[in-house]
Amino acid sequence: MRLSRSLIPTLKETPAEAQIVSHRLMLRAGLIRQQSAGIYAWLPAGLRVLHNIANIVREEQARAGAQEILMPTIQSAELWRESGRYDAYGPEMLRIRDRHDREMLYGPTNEEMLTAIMRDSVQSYRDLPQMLYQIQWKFRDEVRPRFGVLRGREFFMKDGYSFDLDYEGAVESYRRMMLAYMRTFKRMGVRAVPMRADTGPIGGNLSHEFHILAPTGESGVFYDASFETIELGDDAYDYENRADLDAFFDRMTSLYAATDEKHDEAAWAKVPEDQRREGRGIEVGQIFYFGTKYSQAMNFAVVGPDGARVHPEMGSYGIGVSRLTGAIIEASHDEAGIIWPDAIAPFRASILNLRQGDQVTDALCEQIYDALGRDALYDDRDARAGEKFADADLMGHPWQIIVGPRGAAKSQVELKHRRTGERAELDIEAALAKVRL
RNA sequence: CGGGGCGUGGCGCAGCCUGGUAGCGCGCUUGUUUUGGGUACAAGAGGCCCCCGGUUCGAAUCCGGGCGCCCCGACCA
Repeated sequence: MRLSRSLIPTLKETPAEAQIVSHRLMLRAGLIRQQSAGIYAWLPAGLRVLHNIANIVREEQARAGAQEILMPTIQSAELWRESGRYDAYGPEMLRIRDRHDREMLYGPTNEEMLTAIMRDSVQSYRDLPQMLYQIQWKFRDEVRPRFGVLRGREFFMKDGYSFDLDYEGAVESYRRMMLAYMRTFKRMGVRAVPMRADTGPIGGNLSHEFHILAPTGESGVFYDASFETIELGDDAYDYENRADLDAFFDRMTSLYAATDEKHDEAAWAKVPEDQRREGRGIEVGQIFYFGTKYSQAMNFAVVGPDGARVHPEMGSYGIGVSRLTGAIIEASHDEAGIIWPDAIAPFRASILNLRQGDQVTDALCEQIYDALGRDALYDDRDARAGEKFADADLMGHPWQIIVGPRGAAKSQVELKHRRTGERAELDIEAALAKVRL
């Protein structure tokens, strides 16, 4: 993309409403613009990030055997009355009425809807297990939205649901998702730690929240220092091998990790003192087993092998896709701007033409831009070098290909790695080879 | 939802207390200049001063009501 023809409105100064670093940087780098409290428009570069994250989620969900669907954002109140949640949910649910005065709502989650779909479509135990997910906008009317996309009212989320014939199957689905989540976050270039979470009335140990460790996190977290170094999404584990799933689950849950809500002083005391870490975390995912809560309330049953009707065991699995963009920035930035992990950067490289209008540098930049195509953002603005450097650092693409008249005369460019700050004078082929890696 | 703050060109802010129909920096446009880390000079464009009502000869400024946004706390399937 040519920057001169793109809507990537970077800002030199920070809008007053943005307090925390990810919010400031997302506004300044031209990724988003606020439309209402907790509601944001995603501009071209921001949308690329959102898509990149969503696509990693998709690929890992597919690997784990989940099927993608897309359900509506607007739901009927009737559905929620069936489960009893219409009244239980409270003012966080955005309730609306259509022209016929029918009660509707903007979905904060989709357990009811998918359970209803399953009820209409699945009659036999032979059709289970099923694992389905969608990536869709949700709305929760937070009392106090804040921190930009980290705590918005409208948010983009992957929500997945499992349906199994029995508890054993549900546990397997749960472990499968935990593995998928660890792989998903690993691919995004962040460390997310699974932490014991509240299971409510269900009990057991089948709810985990996934937290990215960052000083600005909303939750206080306690964890074993091993989480800072161990392999979190190991490819060696096989989804189709139950023993692998169990081994992985044991590995992830045998080390202590809990949010302050679930912190257990007795268990904490057993962690070797020099291994204890206290910090803050940003919740970017949660997995949850809730048994037959919805299948019973909504009368979803299948006929089992013995002819008896069985309410499927369910679980749900969320990943905050829009929240992840902010969370990743919280975990990966410096004074100059964002430092995108490779896998989710809006562009692989910025091409900085330091002498726009100079035949030699222009030609060299065009050549590089042709070679990289969609992966590159070509800063072809008629602007000062300093401005281009500052914007490139702010936008945080992994590589900067700096083309100035000095090097261009020798067909050389300077390649800067955003994360490490390393610079090298290279010929074009060598630079392209590094960028494409 | 309790407590606090703010709303003035695209962004950051001053002006408000002590009414006399707007100002600064950045950005933007044009020209010159500069040319590897947000250059300098000059000339410009751009404002329903959040909205409605009241007081007054006169309201960005005072008074009343409303709306919006932010911060602390509580809240956060």
